[in-house]
Amino acid sequence: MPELPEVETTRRGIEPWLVGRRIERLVVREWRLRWRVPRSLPRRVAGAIIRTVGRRAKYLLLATDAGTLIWHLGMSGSLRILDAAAPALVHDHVDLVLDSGRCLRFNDPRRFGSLLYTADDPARHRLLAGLAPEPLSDTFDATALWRRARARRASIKSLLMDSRLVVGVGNIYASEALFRAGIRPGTAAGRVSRARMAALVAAIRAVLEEAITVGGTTLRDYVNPSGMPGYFAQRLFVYERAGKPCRRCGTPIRQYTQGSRSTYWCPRCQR
DNA sequence: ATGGGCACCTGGCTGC
DNA sequence: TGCAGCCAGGTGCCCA
Repeated sequence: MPELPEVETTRRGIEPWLVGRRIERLVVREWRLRWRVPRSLPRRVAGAIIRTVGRRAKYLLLATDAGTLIWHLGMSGSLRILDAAAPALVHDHVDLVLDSGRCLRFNDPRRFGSLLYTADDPARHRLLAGLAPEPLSDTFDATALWRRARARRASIKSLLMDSRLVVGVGNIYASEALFRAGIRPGTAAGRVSRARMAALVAAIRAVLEEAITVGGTTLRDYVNPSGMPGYFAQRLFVYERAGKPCRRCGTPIRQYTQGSRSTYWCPRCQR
């Protein structure tokens, strides 16, 4: 489910409820997530104060006095702030109970999410160490991406989904950014000119920022920490619009599948 | 090294 | 109404 805008919306939503709070306890009802939740985690973080709520790519980083929680929402995960006494419903796998009487509750039907821990610098964690720069920072640079893409035969769309080259962009925003940049998703990455790569980098930034401002994209089940959907679905140009007229030129939007992933594009606006 | 495909899971929808 | 089949926002890993 969540791509960078949804994770960032979640981060902003939970941050004011967490920073400075003490963790009363961590309740794990289901340990079998993408990776097994470490058995020692409840014991390690109990009593710790939460200092910052950060994000790296699609990972949320809850830094405490006792190490950092690394939380990923997977495809169907969401985090909400609730009264700690609220009864747990199906797929409510984890509660981080705070000294305020609230809790941060993790719900994830498909269990592709994960909750991990590190006592060290999270940037050096094996899942984070090899990630590309943050797309909304100055370190995300078109020239560097163009150089790395030059020798690649894979499609530009699959490159956007490769976290060693670009992070934060998933299946929705890959199609949307390519539409905005006017690039066909099947184009070999190595054949995208430097100028067009610059346009693509700008499009990625723009689409992610725009989505964040409206709380992300809710297609099926994403909700923010208050339980509300995001409104970017109304602004999608191509995603899940196969056969519908392009919002820019009226040509029917096309769709193709690669490895069970759908890609959407406009045959007229994208060359 | 690169590219492509699979696996991990549940639930919702479609069509027979 | 029931059920099989397909699809879904991520991503690490395996294999050619």
